[in-house]
Amino acid sequence: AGRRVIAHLDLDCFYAQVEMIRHPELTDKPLGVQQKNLVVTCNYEARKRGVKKLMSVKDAKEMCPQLILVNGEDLTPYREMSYKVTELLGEFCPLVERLGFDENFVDITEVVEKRLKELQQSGCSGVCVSGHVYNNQAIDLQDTTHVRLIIGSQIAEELREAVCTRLGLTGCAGIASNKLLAKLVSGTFKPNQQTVLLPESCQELVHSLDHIQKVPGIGYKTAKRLETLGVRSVCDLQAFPAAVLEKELGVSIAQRIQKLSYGEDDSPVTPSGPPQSFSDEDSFKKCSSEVEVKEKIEQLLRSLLDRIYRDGRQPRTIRLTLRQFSATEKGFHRESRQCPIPPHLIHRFGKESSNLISPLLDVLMKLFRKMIDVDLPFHLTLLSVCFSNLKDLPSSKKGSIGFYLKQMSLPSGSGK
DNA sequence: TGGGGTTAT
DNA sequence: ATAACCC
Repeated sequence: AGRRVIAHLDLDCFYAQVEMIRHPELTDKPLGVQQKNLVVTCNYEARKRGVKKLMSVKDAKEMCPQLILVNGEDLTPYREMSYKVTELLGEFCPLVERLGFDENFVDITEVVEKRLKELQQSGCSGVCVSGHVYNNQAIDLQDTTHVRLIIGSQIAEELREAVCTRLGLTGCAGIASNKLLAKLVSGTFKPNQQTVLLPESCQELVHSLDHIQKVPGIGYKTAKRLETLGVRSVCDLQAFPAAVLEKELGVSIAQRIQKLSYGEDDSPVTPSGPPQSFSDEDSFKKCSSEVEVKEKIEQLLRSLLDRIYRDGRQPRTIRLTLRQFSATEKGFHRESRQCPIPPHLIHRFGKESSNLISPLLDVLMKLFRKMIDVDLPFHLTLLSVCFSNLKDLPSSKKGSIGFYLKQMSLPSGSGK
């Protein structure tokens, strides 16, 4: 069962770290990254003073009047640094899966096996753990599962060290026998530390979660439905009759989340490779005329075309997403329409993007009119454009393998 | 609540 | 096309 060794790496307050690298003079000051009216993340100087992630700007400045805010609505610097991290990890080991911009899973099973054999050949029997052991559990060097995980902790330390010396970023790592456990354990010692989980402490780790929604994979909706059934804790979910759960959530979800509640997760580390979509969005208080919509969409389109051009692949699908104001329900009621990109336009993605803007803007406005009757009043609070279904150029080596090593250094273009 | 992403149905 | 999940 527990044959694999998985590392989860989680950068510390990633956007704030990137901003501190961009503005070294801010490094020892309380710093927050702002998007619209929110402080989406902040450095540890700010956290000491009570600022929390996703706090409103108003509350944050009340907590910490000296707080310095930088605007982080343009994700370009974070996205670029994020891929540098994934690329670096990929040098150690091909199995790297991204989760958001600031987390990566690495399946280090094969690297561990190699080191284990080297160790056995050199006749050395002493191995030393790097970082913390969850629950302070005693290590048994006779237990090869323990030894593999200890070697995993040493590899994770090397990964964090490489990320720090080569990119200047700190982060946490968790090492365990599957992705779920590696992710859960990585947060136990917080900034810039790492923790390994030995199998005997698995149940204590999952039971340390105070609510089922803390289990990665059980989100808001599922947690609400489980509450209806009286299931609130990990214990409740473990003990709940499987047949009833399957009828309520469907066999697939029921079986998966019940296994998660025991700390079981056989999902593989799936190499992410290059992105499968490129999107750009903007939110606002109000957008209510077609002219305004067209202007906003054009802005989104310009920066997206620049990104696609740098990527080198050609998208086949374009999508427009919007959110309409609704006083009732604070909810996230988004709708979208998508269509194939007209085939005669596709070849132009390899070149200057300026002559693509006008025809694609026409396509997007048609999609807009499929959702909104422009003769009636409307009130939008978000617009988003997405390109997906990306295809490699014929016979050019820009595919998933060449991706990471490619062109990290085109001139920085017309971002917004 | 922001500005992204992915997979399953 | 939407709905769920992740950050």
